[in-house]
Amino acid sequence: MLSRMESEPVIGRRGAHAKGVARRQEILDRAIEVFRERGADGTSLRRIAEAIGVSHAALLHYFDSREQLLVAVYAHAEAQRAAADAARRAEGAPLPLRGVDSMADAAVKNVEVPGLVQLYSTLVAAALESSSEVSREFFSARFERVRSELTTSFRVQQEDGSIRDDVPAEHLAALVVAASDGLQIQWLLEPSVELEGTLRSIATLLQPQPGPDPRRS
Amino acid sequence: MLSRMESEPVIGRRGAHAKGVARRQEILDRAIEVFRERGADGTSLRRIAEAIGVSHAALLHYFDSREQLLVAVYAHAEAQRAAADAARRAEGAPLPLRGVDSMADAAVKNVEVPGLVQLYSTLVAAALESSSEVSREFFSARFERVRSELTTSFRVQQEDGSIRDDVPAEHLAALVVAASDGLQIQWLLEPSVELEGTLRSIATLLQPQPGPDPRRS
DNA sequence: GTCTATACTTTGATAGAC
DNA sequence: GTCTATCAAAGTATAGAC
Repeated sequence: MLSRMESEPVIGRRGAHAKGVARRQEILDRAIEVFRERGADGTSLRRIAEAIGVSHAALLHYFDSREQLLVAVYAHAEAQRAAADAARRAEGAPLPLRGVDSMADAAVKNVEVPGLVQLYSTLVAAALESSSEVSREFFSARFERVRSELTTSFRVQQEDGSIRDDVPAEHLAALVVAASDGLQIQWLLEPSVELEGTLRSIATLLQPQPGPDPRRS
Repeated sequence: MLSRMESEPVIGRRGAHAKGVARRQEILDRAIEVFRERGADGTSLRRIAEAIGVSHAALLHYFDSREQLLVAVYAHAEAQRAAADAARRAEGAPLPLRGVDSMADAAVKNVEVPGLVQLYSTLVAAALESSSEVSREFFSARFERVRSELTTSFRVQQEDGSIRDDVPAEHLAALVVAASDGLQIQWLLEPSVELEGTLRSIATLLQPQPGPDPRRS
């Protein structure tokens, strides 16, 4: 029941032998930098290995496949962000945002690092192919977790009357996740779309509604 | 100003020489079937060529690259759907849907052919990479066109009072596109999310609002 | 356990024959 | 216009050095 990150689930296989795990994390840290800088562009196993300073076979010693490495990189980047957020809050920073605002904030931060959004899109697309189990399992679980957290948050807000309750919380959760993902892509392709403004407009759409108008026929 | 499809823009290079164009369309028709059946799974140039009955080099005679072929396939599939819709309407079928309903309808039809959604996701992800100009140009233009059409539709509806007008039509358009794209992916990964119901919930969110409540403090 | 060297296979792409 | 041959790059797998 610790509020602390419960030691970030290891995506790869071997390890659990302290030393190996440490080296693994080191590789992930460096790989993340590669993606941050160059995006998912020329990120073959050999290029990543070269940037890290090892042979490509060495990477496969820690990860079963290129796909598994990529998923691990994304998961690691996400965990880093979560840890940073937690640390910031621990220092007395603003309270955890709820519902829509948390997504809007995360989205804005995401597009500052296009390489990671690129990686995310690539892996989600891969998850739809029957060949890539690793991606599918990771993103199925991730979507379910995020939707579930948002649903809970929305349900609470519906009960205390801070948002409308004439639309199921589950629908709102799925919609907000979809909108956030989709808008980040649209923004990367055409920065004239107002990412933050559009996401904040969702808050307006969610404002509490008056009961059904009795004057209506 | 014809309402008819203006001869579907040719994505490839050569052609314009009648004969070549015909063969081209033939290849695209067959390639679409491959994607409909097997999705974007094992769709290397050689596999597609094999399914069609030619060598992979033959495909590259009509398309500069694999990416260009894939974009052409997607564009062709979309044009086919648009043509079918137009034909259906010409037979006195229901009038063109507006705004949200048109997107919801399209989304539901899309997920019936997972292979095409897969192809779409793959190409959108590719469009984010600086290496693939073809995808980026196609999808940048596509997003802009769809957003623009939706914006116009929403603006009209705002003026005649059928939807709320306290959120910019541009925001609504971008949101609906994003929600539709994102939900299709979520549904493919977890069919328990209610694709159609969730998309229709957007209509509820867009219902006209009463003016600001004067009783409020 | 960690890593290099190396080889195998598939793939996108090009060149040249017919 | 289409095929065969060929290439370079990439993912993957294995053997063996340390």
